[in-house]
Amino acid sequence: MAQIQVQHQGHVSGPSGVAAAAGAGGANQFVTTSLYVGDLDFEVTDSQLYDLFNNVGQVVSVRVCRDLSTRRSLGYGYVNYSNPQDAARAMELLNFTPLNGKTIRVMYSHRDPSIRRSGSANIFIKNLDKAIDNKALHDTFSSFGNILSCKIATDPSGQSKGYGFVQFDNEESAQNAIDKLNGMLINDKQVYVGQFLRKQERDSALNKTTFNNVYVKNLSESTTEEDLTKIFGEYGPITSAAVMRDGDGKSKCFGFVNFENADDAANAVEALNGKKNDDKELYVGKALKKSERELELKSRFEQTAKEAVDKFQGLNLYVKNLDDSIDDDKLKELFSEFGTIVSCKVMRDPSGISRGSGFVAFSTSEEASRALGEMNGKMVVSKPLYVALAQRKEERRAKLQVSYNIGKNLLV
DNA sequence: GATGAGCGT
Repeated sequence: MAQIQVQHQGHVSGPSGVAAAAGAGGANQFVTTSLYVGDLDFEVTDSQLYDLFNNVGQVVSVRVCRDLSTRRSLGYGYVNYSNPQDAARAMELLNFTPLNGKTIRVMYSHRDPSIRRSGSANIFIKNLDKAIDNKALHDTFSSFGNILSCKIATDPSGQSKGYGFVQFDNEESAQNAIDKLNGMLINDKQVYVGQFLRKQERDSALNKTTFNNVYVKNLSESTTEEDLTKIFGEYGPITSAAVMRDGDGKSKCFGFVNFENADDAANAVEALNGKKNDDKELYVGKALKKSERELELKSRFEQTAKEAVDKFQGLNLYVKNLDDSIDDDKLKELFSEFGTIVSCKVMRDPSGISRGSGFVAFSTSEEASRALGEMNGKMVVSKPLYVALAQRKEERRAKLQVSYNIGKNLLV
């Protein structure tokens, strides 16, 4: 059992679970009597659920949810009580009870997924001792308010991964828990407690981090360090300004300006990015570290490569079984009667010998498909041509893999 | 070091 030794002052109690879950007007009376039971072992049955939950109150109905066709358990179910008091008591007493050796999680049933998805009032905890389980986590955080859901991340064997999540029913409780528990010791480990952020949100939060160094490009060749200092100095004190130059001292038309204060750097970017300087539109932004810049270049390169392939989709023909005497020009000649040829290439090995295949791209997909229809199987010099729409590399690899697997299955 | 998945008759 985990030993919690958190010392936080000012015990904060949230609204009672029942009242909070019921909502003010009790518009949905079932909210308070219907429980969701998750993390069920797949062998758990309706009657097991009934037996367990009927111990603590009068159960009206239970159900383990199952896949319609396979009848396999989906690992969650519902328990409905006749009154809210019993439901609340069941939550209190049965949450994190083991059933078939697996700890169940009990929550009020929220059929509307919007709260779950919103991620509001949701906090993330890391550097947790591996001995801390769902229940210990719940006990630690329940003093800050009403918990909707609470879970330690585990590996497939059930071992804690040392981090977890607690979602409260209101932001104030979540903020309070963060304020009081972040950096505290639990089982002698200093935990981090913060707002839960999705990966995307985390990345953009990271990108917003402050910076002092500003990158500027699209300078005119005559722009000097002094000019930069004058232009950027409007926004605050500058510690350095540099125009990058080649070996002959000729400007590479980009440079860096370092500000004393990050706020000034941000203001300069805001004000100067896109502004005209000597008839050229400046790009002004946060200066990236080398690794960051390489990452960005790489992803941009991959993006344009993909776009280039997409652009040819339906326009590019793959041709094989070409006679060795066919070169780029002859290939173009063969296909030119069907339309405008944008590009045309016979593939060759490093020594220049034709591989007997090539690509012909047309300006419209109509031209390409007509050429395909007319030229596929046509005798050229000594052999019948094979013509098909060119496939993307990954696409072709995937298909080859499939046919290889089918072939393998046939052999077995 | 780490930032989720789950809601029926």
